[in-house]
Amino acid sequence: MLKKERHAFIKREIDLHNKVLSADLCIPLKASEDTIRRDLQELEKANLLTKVHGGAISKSIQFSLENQIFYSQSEKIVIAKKAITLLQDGMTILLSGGTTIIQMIKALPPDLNATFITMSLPTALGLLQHPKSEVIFVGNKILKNARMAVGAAAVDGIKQINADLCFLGTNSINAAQGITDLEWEIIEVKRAMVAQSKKVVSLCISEKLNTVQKLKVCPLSDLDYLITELPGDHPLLMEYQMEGLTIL
Amino acid sequence: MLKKERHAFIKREIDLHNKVLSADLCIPLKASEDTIRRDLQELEKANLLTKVHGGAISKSIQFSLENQIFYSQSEKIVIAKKAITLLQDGMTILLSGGTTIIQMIKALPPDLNATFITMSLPTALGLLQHPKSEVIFVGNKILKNARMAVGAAAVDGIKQINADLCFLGTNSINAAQGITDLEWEIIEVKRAMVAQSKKVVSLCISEKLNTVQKLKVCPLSDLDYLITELPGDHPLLMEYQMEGLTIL
DNA sequence: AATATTTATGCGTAATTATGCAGTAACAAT
DNA sequence: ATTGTTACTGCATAATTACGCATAAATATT
Repeated sequence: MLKKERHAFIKREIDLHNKVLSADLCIPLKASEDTIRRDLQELEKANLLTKVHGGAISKSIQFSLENQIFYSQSEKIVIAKKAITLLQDGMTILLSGGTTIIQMIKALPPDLNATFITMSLPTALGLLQHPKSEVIFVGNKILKNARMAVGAAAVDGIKQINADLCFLGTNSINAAQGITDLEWEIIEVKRAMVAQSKKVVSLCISEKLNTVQKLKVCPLSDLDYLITELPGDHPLLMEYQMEGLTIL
Repeated sequence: MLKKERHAFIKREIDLHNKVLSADLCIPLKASEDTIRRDLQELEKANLLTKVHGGAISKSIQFSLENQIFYSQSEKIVIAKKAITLLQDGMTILLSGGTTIIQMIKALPPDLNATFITMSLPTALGLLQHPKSEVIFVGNKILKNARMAVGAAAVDGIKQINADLCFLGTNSINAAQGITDLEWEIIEVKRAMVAQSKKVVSLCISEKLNTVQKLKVCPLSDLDYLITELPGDHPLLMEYQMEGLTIL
C-alpha cells in the first residue's frame, strides 16, 4: 500500500464521515498507528484536514454534529469484517448494493486481487478506490431509488458470468421463505446473481432476521453462508444453521 | 521488450488499477528496477502519471486528493447553462463523463422528461438526483482512471442506441484534427457515441480550444455544436464556425 | 563497411525515505 | 488523582531511490 493511497483513503473517509479515528484506519490500511499518525500530520500540513486527539476531522465542518449517515453502521462493520474472510485472490465476485456492501468494500484488503461485478452504482464507485481489483459494471436502465441497473439486459448480462461468490445485502430473510424483497425488478436481478454463483452469501443485520417482504428472491437452500453481527452460536441463528447454512 | 511497449503496459496498469509498484513491473516487463524507475520518470515528465515512493499513481487520484474544487468551475457553469437550451422533452441523450458534464447535470431543468444514457459512473450518479429523467448505464469493464465503462461490450451497448443528442466533455479540439483524446479505450467509446447520435455537441472550456492529443476521436465535420464559456462571436471560435459548427 | 556517437540498460554503492518499536509525555474521562 | 489511551521523540531496520559507471544496443557518420 503506497503512502499516497493511504492518504487518498483517509481523505475519502473524511469526506464521507467528516472524521476518522486513527485506530480504525490501522486495519484497512495495514499500517501501525504511528504511520497513520504521520499520514494525518502530512495531510494536516497540506491543509486537507484537522488533526484532533484520536484521529482527524474535516476542515470544512469542524463543528459538525455526529452525523450517523449510515444506519447501524457499527453492526455493518462487524459483518463486513467477517465477509472479507471469504475472499481470495483470483476470485470473481458478484456484489449487490446496499450500505452493508459498502462497508464491506471499505474493509477490503488493499492487496486483494479479484474481479468484482456489480449492478449497483454506489458499489461500483466504492470499488474504484480499491487499488488492485478489476471492476465490471453490468449496466442497463437504472432504478433510481435502488441506484442499480435492472431489467432484461442487466439480467442477461449477469447470465454471462460465472462467479465464485455472490454477496447479497439482504433486507429480509426468514427460514420459511428464504430471502425476500420488495421490488420485482430487484428480485429479477438478485435471482440471476444467485443462479450464476458457486456460493451465495447473505449479509444481514440481526434486526432483519426473521422478517419477510412480498416477493421471494430465493429459498434458504440456495444460500451457503449467512453473516450477521451476532456471534455464530446466537440462538436466533440456530434455525438457519439447521437448514444447512454456514453461519459466520 | 521495447521501451514503448513497457510504457504502454505501465499506462494500462495505471488506468486499470490507479497505481503500479515498481517492483511488480520488473517480472512482466523483464527489466531491472532501474529501468522501470526511469520509465516512470519519463512518463511523469509526459504528465501521464505521478511518481511516488515505491511506484506511481494515476494523476486523477492525485488531483482528487489535492483539491476537490473543480477546475474552472465558473466557466463550466456558463457552458452548462448554454447546453441545456438544446434539451427537449422526449429526447434520448448520450452523455460522456467529465466535470463539465457534471455541471450540466446539475443545471438540468427539474421538469425535463428525457432519457439519458451514459458510461460514466459519476455522470450516472449525478443523474439519479434528477426527478423525472430516465437513466441508462451502458456497463462493462470500468476504467478506474476515467471512472467509465470501456471495451467491446460497452461499445456494442452504445451501438444499440439511437440518440437525438450526444454531449461530449472535450479535452482537446482543433480545426484540423477535430476532437482528440489520450486513451484508446476512451476513444472507442466516444466514437461509438458520436456514430449513434443525430446531433453531436462538444462542451469545451476555451483553454482547451486549439489543443491536440495523440488519438483522434472524430473530425469537426461530425460535430454539430460547440459550446464554450466565450461569447459566440469571439475570434477564437471563428474557424470552428467556418467549418459549419453552430457556436453557442 | 567500419567507426563514432548516442541511447538504453544493469549493477554496486551511498543516500534517502518509510515504517515500526520502545519509552516517555500529554491528554481525556472517570 | 488515577487510569487507560493517544501522541511524540529518538532510534533501528528495511525498502526504495539516486548516482556513477560499465556495457550493450541502436543510430549516425565517415
